[in-house]
Amino acid sequence: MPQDPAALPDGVPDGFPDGACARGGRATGDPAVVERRRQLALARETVRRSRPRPVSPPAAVDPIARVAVDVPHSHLDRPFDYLVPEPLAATAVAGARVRVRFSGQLVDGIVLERAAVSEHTGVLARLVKVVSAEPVLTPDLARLARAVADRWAGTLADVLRLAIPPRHAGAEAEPAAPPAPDPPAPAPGAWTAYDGGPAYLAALTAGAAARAVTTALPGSNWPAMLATAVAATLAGGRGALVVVPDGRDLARVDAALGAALSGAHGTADGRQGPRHHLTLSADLGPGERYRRWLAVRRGTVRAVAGTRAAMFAPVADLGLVVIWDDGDDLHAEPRAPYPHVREVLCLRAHQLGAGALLAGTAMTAEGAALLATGWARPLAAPRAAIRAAAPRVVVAGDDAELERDPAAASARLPSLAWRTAREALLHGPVLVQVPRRGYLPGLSCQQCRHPARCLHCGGPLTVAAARGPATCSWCGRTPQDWRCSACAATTWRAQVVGARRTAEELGRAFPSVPIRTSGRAGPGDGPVPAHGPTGVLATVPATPALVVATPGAEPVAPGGYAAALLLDGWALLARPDLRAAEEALRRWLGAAALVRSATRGGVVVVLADPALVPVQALVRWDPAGHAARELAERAQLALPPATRVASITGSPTGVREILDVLDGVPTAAVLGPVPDRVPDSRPDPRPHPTNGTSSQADEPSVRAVVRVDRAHGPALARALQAAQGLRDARKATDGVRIRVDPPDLG
DNA sequence: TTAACTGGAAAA
DNA sequence: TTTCCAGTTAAC
Repeated sequence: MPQDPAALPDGVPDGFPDGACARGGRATGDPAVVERRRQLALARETVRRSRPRPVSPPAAVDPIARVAVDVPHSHLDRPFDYLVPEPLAATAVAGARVRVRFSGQLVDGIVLERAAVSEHTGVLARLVKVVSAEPVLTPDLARLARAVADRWAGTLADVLRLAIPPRHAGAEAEPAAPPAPDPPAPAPGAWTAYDGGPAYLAALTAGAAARAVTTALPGSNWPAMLATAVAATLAGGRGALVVVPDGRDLARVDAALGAALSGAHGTADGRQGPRHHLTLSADLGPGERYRRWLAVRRGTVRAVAGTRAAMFAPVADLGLVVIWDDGDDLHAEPRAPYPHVREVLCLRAHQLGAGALLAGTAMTAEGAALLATGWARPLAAPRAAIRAAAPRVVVAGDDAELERDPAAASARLPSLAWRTAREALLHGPVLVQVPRRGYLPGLSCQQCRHPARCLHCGGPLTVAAARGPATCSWCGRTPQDWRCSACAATTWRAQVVGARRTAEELGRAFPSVPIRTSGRAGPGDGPVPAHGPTGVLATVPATPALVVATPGAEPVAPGGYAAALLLDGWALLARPDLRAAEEALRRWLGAAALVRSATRGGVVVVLADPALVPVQALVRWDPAGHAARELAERAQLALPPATRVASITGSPTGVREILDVLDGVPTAAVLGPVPDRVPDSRPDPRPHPTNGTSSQADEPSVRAVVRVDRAHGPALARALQAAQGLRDARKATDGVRIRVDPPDLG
């Protein structure tokens, strides 16, 4: 290795930065050593100043690199021009990762483009080095990331951090496999049951921008249907991208894609042979994640299925984007700028003229809005087909008699539910959906029903196990001498019964039937069940058993469940959430779709008020109608998706500063600010992306909501970006979090 | 990190 | 008015 950095041409990493010698040694207090180091540093400095580095000339062609610099400040969210030294001319390609000096700091950046001239009037700095010539930022991805940043009032750097996985040099060095040949057009399969289904597939193959919202038939093999749509797109020579909420859905789609794309090619690990598809998910290691992502970027693999982060996967010639179950809150990215998978995929389809498919057992108001505006067409099965496929749904209302059988009574089962389960257990497994996990996840005052809160930190009290103590789910303490914060009573009662307690009670009610539980284990949930690290079962045998599951964790039973009991519908619908109805119906449909059709004896018992709209929609199996109604209601209330809103959270002064800049935005209505409501969850320990001290400690957080007509959404986002930029430029220390169309708008 | 810029005070 | 300097701002 050369010893004199000054002898190296620009941009060649010498691995021997200034100060490396001094840093190499152990810290010592010896004054002689300190003095010697000081002199060395001084000498080096003198040399640097008196004998300037020989600088290589700029690149002969396109000597300017327009660089997206990875800095967090929103007022610096624009390209900066750098001079490309000749030795880097060939590697500093558009899309390459580089290092540049930015206001003295060495920072990461990505070359957006090369150019012949710069608009910048001052003197240009030079690229320090090219990290890798691999073009990780394709033009399409750059355009998408910019649009996403603008849509959610964020910065390009934030979006790029979500969109491009960390580099892994080993994966980059491996040779690219040849792309698989396009598969033949698939048979329509289950799509024939949907009006316009085969035509939709044909349009995908033909290269049209075929956009649809579809509700899957109950009991349908939806992964196979999605795979068929992907195959149809590939047959037309274009790529496809499927995003699902979680790893369990991903495994099903992965298997279906393998089958649909004649999985004879390649192996499961994605390393050898031409492959048609691969999966991307957060739980791959960094190396594997980057390896697969590169295979997608390089066009080696044309079909991708993945969880949330895959929404940005740089699929070449994208011809179809698919989202399954867009109402699942896992599709909402929790990191700034908080984009939503559905919206990002629609944006991509729109930018590229690609097809789009929103599919689910349920339908969101947003899905209904895409239909209402004509952006997408409905793909629905005829009523008769739905009736033939759906289970019978019966409602055990408020007045439902509790079963008199003592065992069932202790499980608080209405007579109807008890009899249904007992009967169905003769024919197969019975699914029991319980909205809350844990044992007794919600305690309240015996006297006034006020939620029981920790005396120490105000967190909610729960009981984790049978005969266990009440503990705080935030700080873990077991309060001594608890008394109600509202009425000072000293005893509590169980307000909500969790999945584990329900399983325990059902075990007593049906002593001869095996009980299986499926649900994500959480803190305070006690020992994790033996099956799998998360406690979620993918499947259960077709044999009689009671399967207790939390929403979203329902295992699939081959041949379908004989019955399902949907417990605690009241709790689901009583939540003070604007989406409570939509969410309740989504969860019920998700469970009910796993039950055998009525013709095969399948029954669903839902414990809820039969007069409620979502309950009726479940009985009629009419998700599209419910979504349309929900959309109309949101329009009436001037809420998204009929309007666009932004929530602004932070210190009172910070929020005020943002609001003050919004004057110019047409139709903007400001609601609040009001004290930030403390949700029934642990407060975010680091709520604002600020470094250094913040005034959060003294100032309580407030929240304001700004609402505009949909047409003025871009103007609102622009104004919010500008306002954020102004604060950033002033180095405001108190962070303000801006979220556009937040999912939890209460 | 640091060069350029700003504005205010001292010098003329 | 000019010059100097310290604090501020932008950042290629």
